[in-house]
Amino acid sequence: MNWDDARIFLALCREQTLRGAARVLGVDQATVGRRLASLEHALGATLFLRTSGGYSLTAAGEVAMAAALNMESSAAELQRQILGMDDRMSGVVRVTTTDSFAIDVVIPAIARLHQEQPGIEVQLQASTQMLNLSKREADIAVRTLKPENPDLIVRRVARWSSAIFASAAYVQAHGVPKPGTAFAGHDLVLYQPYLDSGKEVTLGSEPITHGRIAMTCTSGLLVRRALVNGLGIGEIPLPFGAADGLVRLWPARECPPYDIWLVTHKDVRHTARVRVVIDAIAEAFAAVSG
Amino acid sequence: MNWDDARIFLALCREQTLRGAARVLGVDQATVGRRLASLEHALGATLFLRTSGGYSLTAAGEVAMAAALNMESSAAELQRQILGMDDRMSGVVRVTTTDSFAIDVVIPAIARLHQEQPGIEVQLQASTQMLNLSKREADIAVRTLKPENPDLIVRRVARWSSAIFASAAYVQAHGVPKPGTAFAGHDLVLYQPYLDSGKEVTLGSEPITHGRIAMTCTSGLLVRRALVNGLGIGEIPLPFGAADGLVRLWPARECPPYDIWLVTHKDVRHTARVRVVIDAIAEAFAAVSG
DNA sequence: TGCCATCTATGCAGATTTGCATCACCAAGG
DNA sequence: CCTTGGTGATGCAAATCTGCATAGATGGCA
Repeated sequence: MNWDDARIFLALCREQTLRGAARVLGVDQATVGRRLASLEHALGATLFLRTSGGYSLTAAGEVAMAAALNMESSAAELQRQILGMDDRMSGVVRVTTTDSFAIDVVIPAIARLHQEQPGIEVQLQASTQMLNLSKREADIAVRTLKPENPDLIVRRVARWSSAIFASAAYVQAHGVPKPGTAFAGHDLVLYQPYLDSGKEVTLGSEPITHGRIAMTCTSGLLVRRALVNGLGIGEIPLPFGAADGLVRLWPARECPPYDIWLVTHKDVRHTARVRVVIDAIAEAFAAVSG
Repeated sequence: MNWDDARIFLALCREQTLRGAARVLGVDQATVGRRLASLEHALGATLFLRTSGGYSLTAAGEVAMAAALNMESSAAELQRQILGMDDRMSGVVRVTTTDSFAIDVVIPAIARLHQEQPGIEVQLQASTQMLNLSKREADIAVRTLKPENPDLIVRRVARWSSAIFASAAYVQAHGVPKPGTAFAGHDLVLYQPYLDSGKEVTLGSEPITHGRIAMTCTSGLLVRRALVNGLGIGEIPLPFGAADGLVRLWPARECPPYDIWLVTHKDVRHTARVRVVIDAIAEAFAAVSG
């Protein structure tokens, strides 16, 4: 038995004619007739008498109508609850990003959002590994790499230049490295995945061949904290350098900018609570960038 | 919203995988996936998380499942009640029972009935698990446990004593165990669910502590065949012991009898073709018992 | 009676849905 | 390490369903 036939059956009960039911359902009268025939065949019973002046219920049809009304109220309840649940600004939204973005952008954004939408619970996962949005391991991801998957919706929330920074104490103690000397006599703080990538390693477009590697870090936040503590020179995005009170070296030199992407799965992007979290994060990036 | 999608959704809730649901529904796994997508689109909500190792319900999905279960029971009620109004002596009647009852009682009963009522098609399902009559997974059940559901009509068709039996060959080779020795030096055939029940295990009211368990079986028929093949001593109903040509041991000793119940749903009990199948089975039990 | 309005039934073409085949993925086991 | 058996996704052809057009039926009304 096809449950949807009960829906057609019920419309026909109310309208008494194929055309009337078809009009209510938004289908052709032929379809109503065929679906009814299919239901009657499946049940092995005649539900309507084809009288002149319309369809009228048989005894079996009246019994069926009572049960179909129950189905209808269950179906209506299903839709009502699901729709209500989605409209309500409550529930869990899972966000994954790097620790750096989490601390300086996402957390302030969520803090502000929480004032307006206290029902939304954000589960924030700062991780070096990329969680898989397609598998619903998270609802929203903030990344610096653009994913390829066509099911994922990507939106650029910022384009940040980076530059080399050091703490004021470091500069006072070691001075500013001379461009073109490949950091001879200087301590460097590097991002570990960058070293692992196999590409030629530079800081502020300068090779690092004569510098000492003081520390390598597996996340951007660790690099920033190392710089703040005076361990050496490192390359970080401009907004973070400013936020950390670091000294920008070689302000004239340009570094290639990189983009920050906000990624969601197409299935959840229209969910209201996901939507507002996305907007809050994007706003925060705009504020930090501007 | 297509009501029939709720039926697919419910199957997926129970099976956790597209393939499993597809198997139960008798359609392709691709269809299940697309119908789910259609339902989620219609509701504007994500009902399942696509995790590794299957589909698992979201919070919205759990709400939907509760309502879908209501739809299911209404749909089942509809079918049952319509079937209950059917007074034709033709059509399908589904019977579920154990393999033992099926072979020695139900099949002979149906064979006899078929002479008089060739229009009735019995679908006989021998199964260790109990099918759900309320969901109209079957029309008639023959069981040894009395169900509690007030919507089900139970009728006792037999009260059978059981006793311990062995084949003539076994008795010739091993002799008859001495009462009170807990089957020392004898091979035993046991019913697996009885072992699993946690109760103290006895055969013919005798503890089995000194016997060797030669085999455990998951159905009564398997126990009987094991006995016929001389594997050891086992407890089976008296009529089956006689039918299989086994030797009854300790004929003086009494075993507590157990009842056999014939169960139908109240909505279908008055259906003509269900009625005659019930009567045929009950008659067959009376014949075998008497 | 004749005409018209309204309804249902049905042939047919197009649209939709389905199943099949295949691919990619993952975990367990050898 | 590879194989194997399970999973879900997806392109494509076939089957099914739907809508349209039309024919036939029925009842109201002049």
